[in-house]
Amino acid sequence: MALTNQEIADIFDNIADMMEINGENRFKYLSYRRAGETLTDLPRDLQAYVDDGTLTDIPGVGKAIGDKIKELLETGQLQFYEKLRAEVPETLLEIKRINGVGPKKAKLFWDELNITTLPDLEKAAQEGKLRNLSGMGAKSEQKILDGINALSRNRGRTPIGAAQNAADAILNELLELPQVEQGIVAGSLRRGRPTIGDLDLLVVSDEAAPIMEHFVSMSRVARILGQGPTKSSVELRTGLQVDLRVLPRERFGTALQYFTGSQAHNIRIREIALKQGYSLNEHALRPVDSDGNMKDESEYLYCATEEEVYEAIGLPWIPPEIREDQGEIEAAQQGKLPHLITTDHLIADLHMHTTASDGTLTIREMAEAARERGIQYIVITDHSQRNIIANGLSTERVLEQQKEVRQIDESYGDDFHILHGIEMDILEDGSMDYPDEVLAQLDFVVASLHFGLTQDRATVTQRLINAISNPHIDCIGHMTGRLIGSRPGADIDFDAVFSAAVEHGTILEINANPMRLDLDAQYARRAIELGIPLAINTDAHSANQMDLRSYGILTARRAWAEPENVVNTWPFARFLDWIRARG
DNA sequence: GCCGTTTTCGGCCCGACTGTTTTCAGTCG
Repeated sequence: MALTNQEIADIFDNIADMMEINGENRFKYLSYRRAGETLTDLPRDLQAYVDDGTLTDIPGVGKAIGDKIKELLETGQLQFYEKLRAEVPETLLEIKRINGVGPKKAKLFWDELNITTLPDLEKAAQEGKLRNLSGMGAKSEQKILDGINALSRNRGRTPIGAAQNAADAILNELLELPQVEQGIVAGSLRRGRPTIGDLDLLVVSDEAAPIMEHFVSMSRVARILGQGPTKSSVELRTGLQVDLRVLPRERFGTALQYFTGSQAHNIRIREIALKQGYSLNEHALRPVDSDGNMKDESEYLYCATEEEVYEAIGLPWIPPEIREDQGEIEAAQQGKLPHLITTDHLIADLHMHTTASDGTLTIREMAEAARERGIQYIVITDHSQRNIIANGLSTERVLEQQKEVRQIDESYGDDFHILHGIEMDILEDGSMDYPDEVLAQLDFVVASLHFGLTQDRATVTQRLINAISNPHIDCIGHMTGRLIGSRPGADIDFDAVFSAAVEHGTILEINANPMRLDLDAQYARRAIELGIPLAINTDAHSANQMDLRSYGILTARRAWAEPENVVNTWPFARFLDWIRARG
């Protein structure tokens, strides 16, 4: 069984941590960490790059790391890594994950007290053995105990929907303070990543102290991690970490650019700034002379908007969703940034449920909810018969439902359109849940995996290809079936599935539900490059869930999607032509 | 270890906060 990209990325991340603890050259271990991050976001299996001879075209992958990837793919092991593991106990990496403990402290505990595991460290802290080490004290010791406690509370990254709700609640509370002019979300939430490590909030104000005081004493705060004049960090009772920065209006542009990241994007941006004679930080662009000396403060360039920051270094504004150093900077330099899709472009929703299966509203109620949101046409797609728990429709019921859809559709005249479809299960044995003669009578068929998600890669991939090859099936819904934070998606050969989609012209869905966001951006971007049409669908089971389409838009924007790439932007007549042409 | 419209060698972003220090190292993002 070949190692996955993520498994190899994790190995490189461990290598970086171990080298850092070993005190090795900073730029060396940063290279491994950078490579790990890049591999996580790749749209294809690493083996495919090896086969193409394009492995070292991946940014951050040179000869040394490329050879290590090949060794891992061929043998499942890496000599270099095994040697490191023999030197540095792997359990030290767990200790390094404690907030406030870095490589130096981990090494200190190991060297001085022979501590290599979390329980040993906790015991030593409780017995007061850490405070006597150099650079340590009673406070640091207590911080470590708190940090170990927090480790058991925190369960990794937070899904974007929950993070957004938490951010909204905190910002609304802060906005009630008289000193707060404006509050905005930055960080990976602003970039639309499907999961968020911690919240970065930015507030505009000339008077930071009372804001910081209120922030750290909110009732939802479990622990204060730091509190300063411009930056404070807290841990919420939910385990989520929130960082707040307060800056004056005239620095808002540099601050927002800086705190939005990504780190990789910002490093590139600051390198470009340096070449243009500026040192860029969150406060200003500061002119630097050729000897590297900072000029007088009177010559600092302050930016109230992000546009001014990018303009000052000769670039157009880059949308946050694509700030990942994955080609956006080169595109900006060449004037080739994509014109990303926005929520306003969405005039259709091609996947939703009603009371006929497991939705909460009737066909007409769903239609009204869509109309209120500016949607011009929808497809009703309840579950098919296999999905018994969701009250899936038998072939008789689905044909019966069609009559009702037609009736309601006619009542709207040309104002609004309702098509009739189904979200049909792709069965475990690779067959379809309805016979072709039933599918042929439906306007639009979304085919999805709900069962057998843990089957082996070849089997799941073949099921998807079977669906894509069926001429009555128009769209693949939430392809991997993942539920963020609770269920990994099916193991799929994306290259093979994409090839089939190209051949048959099948639409691939970006499911907008924030627990799904499936296809994820890296795959959606690959699909766009291959010319595969995408759909952004809410899969709504209620009216409120239609508002979740903004998350689908974020994901599509992360995939560099322009309106033309997404069928939900097409006028109704064009969409109708398209489904008729498919027969 | 990676990378190249100033480089195949010599660079590699930048600051806030904490706790321990008597001016700074460690950690974080």
